Amino acid sequence: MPKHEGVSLSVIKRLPRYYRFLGDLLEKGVTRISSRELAQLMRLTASQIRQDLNCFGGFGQQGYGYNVAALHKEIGNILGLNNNYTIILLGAGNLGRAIAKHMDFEARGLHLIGIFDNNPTVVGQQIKGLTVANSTYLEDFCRERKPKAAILCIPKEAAHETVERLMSAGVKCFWNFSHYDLSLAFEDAVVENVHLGDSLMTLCYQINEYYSDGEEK
Amino acid sequence: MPKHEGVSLSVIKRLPRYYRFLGDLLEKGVTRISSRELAQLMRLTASQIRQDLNCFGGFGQQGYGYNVAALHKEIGNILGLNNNYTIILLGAGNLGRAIAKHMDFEARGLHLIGIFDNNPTVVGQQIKGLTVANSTYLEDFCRERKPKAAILCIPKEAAHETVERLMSAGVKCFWNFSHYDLSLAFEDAVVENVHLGDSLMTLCYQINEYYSDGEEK
DNA sequence: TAGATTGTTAATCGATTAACAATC
DNA sequence: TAGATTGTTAATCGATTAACAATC
Repeated sequence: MPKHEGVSLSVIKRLPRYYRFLGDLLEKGVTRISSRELAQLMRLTASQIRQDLNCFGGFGQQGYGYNVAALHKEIGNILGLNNNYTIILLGAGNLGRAIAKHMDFEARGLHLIGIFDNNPTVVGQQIKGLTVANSTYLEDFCRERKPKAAILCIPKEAAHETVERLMSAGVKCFWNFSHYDLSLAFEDAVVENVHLGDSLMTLCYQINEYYSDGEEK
Repeated sequence: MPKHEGVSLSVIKRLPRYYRFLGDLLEKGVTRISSRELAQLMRLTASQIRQDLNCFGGFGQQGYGYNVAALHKEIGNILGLNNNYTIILLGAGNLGRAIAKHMDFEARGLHLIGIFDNNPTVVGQQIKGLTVANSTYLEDFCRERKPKAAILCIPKEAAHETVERLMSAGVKCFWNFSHYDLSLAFEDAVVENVHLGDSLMTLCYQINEYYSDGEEK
């Protein structure tokens, strides 16, 4: 049903933020908002908001603005948050466990149905109501449950082989926390990267800029 | 010393990835590489690589290319990875604990020196050799140790007040995991956001696109 | 020297912003 | 109706790519 082929990733990446702000407004009981007001709130231009939204259709009304509840719901639909796609977690180390426990998957259109690890001391543990399974059962599980996506919280070294196994088991979408650019080797994979190491280095650069600016003035 | 005022954030955000790839090449024993070869490896254009690097100076040599070790080191310097800026963690819940244990701060120019939480059952716990302190001691700690940055692994509701306290205690740089756009309220703050919820929704959108494309063909 | 590859300028492309007619 | 605000087209801006002279 959704067909937004021509929409650029820069627009898509802004949608969750719109969704977040509209959700907040909704909680505060705001029923209508103009692009100008929303722009002021989010520190964007009104032009950009209207341009972004009109990639998906005209959700506003001239002279009135946008209905907050309706727009919130529309963006949720565009993002596909109502689909509850099944997802599995690979790697139940510190990060994997935290992601499993911390994230509200259901609110973001996903449903965690399996956790895998190859460390025997971790296998068998209960996390979020799921028993960590040995990675050897990955193929069996995928055949049976057909998960739509996988979270990669595994070390860089294990990433390539794991993705290879997942791809041939029919899992093509990845939330990738491993420091490995999997889209290079797997062209047809759908990848959303969270490279925490890269992000931390970017922070370091910014700290560096902040403190050396002072020195020079 | 570093003064890269005019360099756009799009360039900066690519530096950690260059650093990562050059590190890998270094490990493999590769000593020289041309922009064309590196571009092929990273799936970029050679033009972009040369353009990016020349924002900071001419690190290459005509007819030869780039020395891998030298370039790796240069980028590390630009990112400021040798500075080991002190950083503290706010919030020792699932995510905070995982970040503390999982990240190699030292390799990315940072040094974790304190962890704070206001949950009494968490205070006193040992994480990565640090004892979780009660948040009430935040100001005292900052006065004494002057941390340069803070990691925010706290709930959205607590974010505003916590940042206010940190800012007046002299901490201006943030690695923000909370679903709160702190740069809106604090204009002079330096912020690197990791909005996992937004990222997950973007993944959901992409899964949605991937599976509905199939339907339509 | 000849070949290769950089550094850098110019051309292209895409994304953001401004403007305004359409319309509620 | 008049005022407000959208949807959309046109103008601007920035980032990416191409081209090529400089040079190792």
